[in-house]
Amino acid sequence: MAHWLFKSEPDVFSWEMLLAKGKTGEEWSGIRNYQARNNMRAMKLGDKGFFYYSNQGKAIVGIVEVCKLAHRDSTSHVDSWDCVDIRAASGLPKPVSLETIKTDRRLADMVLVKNSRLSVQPVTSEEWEIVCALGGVKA
DNA sequence: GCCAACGTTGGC
DNA sequence: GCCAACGTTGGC
Repeated sequence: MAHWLFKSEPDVFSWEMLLAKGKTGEEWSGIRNYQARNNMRAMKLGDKGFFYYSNQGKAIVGIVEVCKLAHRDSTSHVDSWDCVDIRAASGLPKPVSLETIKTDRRLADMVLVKNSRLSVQPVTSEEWEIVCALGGVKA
């Protein structure tokens, strides 16, 4: 199973809002970046991802699950933009801050550190396990 | 609020 | 196809 990271600004779309969407989840629309889109196209049902707060919060606060494969982004007027749907899987007992990630040498190669602007990122299984451990959940 | 990093656009 | 100009993102 592949692992991912989804960024969201908490005042735009928060973890609580995703939780409120329940099992149906949320269409992760509005992504207008080819790399991010290609990452979503590569996702499989059941793939897990981190839910990261950018700008405000700057921490991984939860774990999400891909619940619908990539499809046409309903908010796009052109057919070049696709997105998946995601739903909340579990919250992190201990949110893992960007500061923590940056100071952990094992996480120095995370895309979040190397290319912080990419809004949908791949996460290696090693990174996944380390962050899960830091966050107080089983990988 | 600033600015570095990155992606996109458009003129040539 | 190159690259300067511009816009956006996101950490600080």
